[in-house]
Amino acid sequence: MGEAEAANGRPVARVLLDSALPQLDHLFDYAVPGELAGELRVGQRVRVPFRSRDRKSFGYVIGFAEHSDFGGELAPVADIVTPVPQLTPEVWRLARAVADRAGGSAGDILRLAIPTRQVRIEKQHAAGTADDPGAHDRPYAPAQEEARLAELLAEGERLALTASHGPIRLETGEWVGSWAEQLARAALAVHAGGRSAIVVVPDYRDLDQVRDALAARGHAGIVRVDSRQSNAERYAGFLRALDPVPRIVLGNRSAVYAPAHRLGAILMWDDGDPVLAEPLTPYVHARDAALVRAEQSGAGLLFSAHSRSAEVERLVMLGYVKAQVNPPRRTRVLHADASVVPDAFAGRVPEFAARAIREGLRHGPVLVQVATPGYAPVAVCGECGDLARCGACAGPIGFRTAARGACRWCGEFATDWRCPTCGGRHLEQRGTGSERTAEQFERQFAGTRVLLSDGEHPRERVDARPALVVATRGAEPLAAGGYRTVVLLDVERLLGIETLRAGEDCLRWWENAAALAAPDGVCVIASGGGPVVRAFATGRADEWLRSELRDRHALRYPPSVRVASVTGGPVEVERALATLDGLPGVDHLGPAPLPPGGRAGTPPGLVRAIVRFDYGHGAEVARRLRGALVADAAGSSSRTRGKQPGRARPEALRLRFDDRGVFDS
DNA sequence: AGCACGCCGACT
DNA sequence: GTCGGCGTGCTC
Repeated sequence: MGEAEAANGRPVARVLLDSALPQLDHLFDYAVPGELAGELRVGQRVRVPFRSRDRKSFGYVIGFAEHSDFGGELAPVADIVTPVPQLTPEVWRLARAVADRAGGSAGDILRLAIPTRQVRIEKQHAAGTADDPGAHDRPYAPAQEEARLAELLAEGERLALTASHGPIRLETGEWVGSWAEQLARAALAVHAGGRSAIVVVPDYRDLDQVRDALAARGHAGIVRVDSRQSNAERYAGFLRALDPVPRIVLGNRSAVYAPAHRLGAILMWDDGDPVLAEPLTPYVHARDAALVRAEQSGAGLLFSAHSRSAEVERLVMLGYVKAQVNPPRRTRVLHADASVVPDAFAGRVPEFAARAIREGLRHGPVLVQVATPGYAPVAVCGECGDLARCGACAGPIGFRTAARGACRWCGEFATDWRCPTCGGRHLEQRGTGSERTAEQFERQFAGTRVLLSDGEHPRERVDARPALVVATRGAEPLAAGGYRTVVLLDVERLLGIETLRAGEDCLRWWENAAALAAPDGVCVIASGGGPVVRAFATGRADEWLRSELRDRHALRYPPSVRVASVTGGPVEVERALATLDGLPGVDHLGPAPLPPGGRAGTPPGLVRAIVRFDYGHGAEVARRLRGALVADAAGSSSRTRGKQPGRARPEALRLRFDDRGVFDS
């Protein structure tokens, strides 16, 4: 840390202030006072006077200069908060570029990148008494193939890898997905080459698997970035990442912003998982941040997944990312055509799937993936068993009270319902949630151990003994040795989710579940068919994705174009859109009224426009919309005055770039 | 966000 | 003339 650039006699310090105000998102010049001249360094957190002599604000020193362009007299830097230069030049450049690309403030990115300081932890670290598990790491000797991969990555290669299915047993006896072992080896090989590696995974269950795989190879000296950590743990890890030593950083979406000495590669697992989309402003997806960082730092990039995201496929088609050529090992998939099996849905599962379950249960655990947790009673036609749909909006009909069916989407009661398929008039209740399914299985497969795992009560692992594991998509436990059988239910329902990415999401859910099967296990998908199901069953998901991308390209849907939603009062939105006039490759949908109420209690009268633009114009679109936002925010204080304080001005402009959900109903 | 500056209407 | 209303813009 001693290498951070010092003031070196230069009298001006350039500081980025901590502020949520967009109009303050630029550097402010301060005088370097004589008494701090010897200590002040780039990256340090400082306290500076702001707005008046005695009001202080925090910020980071971004650089030094001989003179300032500011007309007035410079106020002096008041204090150095910590001697540790927390903000490395590399992370600063990243934060600035990522914020600019997303129409946001660099400070918002830095909040994700830098944990709050803990004096105790800092003292321990400085004294060298901090716990450093890396001290006991065994040197790793990468296999030839791994060394070659690490070399390519360190040279800046960008790769898309389809990971093999199946779990793998570590030397420690622990089971992890083969993908985790593969990713761990790649990280270790990069590290063995004297470079840092950042491994980004969606959630803590993934993190645990990679951590176990690294530890089994003798590497426990990782830096973890994990939502389960206390702030002290997080800061201790942060300081270790800051050390001038190559590290392996392993963490969730904010790990892409971790400092790293000689960054060799960013490795990302399952970038299609929505958890990698940052929910805080400026809502930058970890994949996009990784792409920017790799480009800036010259580091390599590896996207690994069981099912490729549309975004990565687009980059592969452009030749920006290179796809792995050798086909990965894949679980055998049986498409059980539910539509040709008479009375297929008499029980919860079609009869042949029930047979596969019974067969699997003779040797080990069986996984059943369902769409929703709990009971989720839905209405079906009493005559033909078809899913009942609302007459008004075609939404699914649920039962809020046991007797009366009502639409889940619009609330319309299902009186005088008539089945469009067979003309039946009688609604029947059927439970499809995980708990309800588990109850049914306890009866249908009497004497079998039935285990539940869903978002609220996730189970990370199950043993190799026979058990029927009912899990919601994404919450499937890892089974020791793998599942004998993986059954995918509710296929039509999942495909019917009205999002632009339904097909892509389904492939990801199914592929990730199929990957949990034993090498000689089997995956059964119970469905009437359709292109997505066929693509999955035949292992041609990439082909399907390419045709999907071609369709989206024709319609100007993301990711073939970028999008930004512009929300606010009608006047504000119109003003923002006007700044885009004359830009080629840019159009917009709307503005359309935003439905009032909703999640955050949206007040009435607000509108939203969706701006679509080619990637090449992204920087200019972001710059102009950001300009409109700054102008709106700057004028807002006067307009707000007189109104009740506390509540933010609802008609204020809000920008959101690359939102996955803008085209969903 | 807050606070200063400045440009028009009512006042000692 | 000058006090003070609030709209406008800046904060190193």
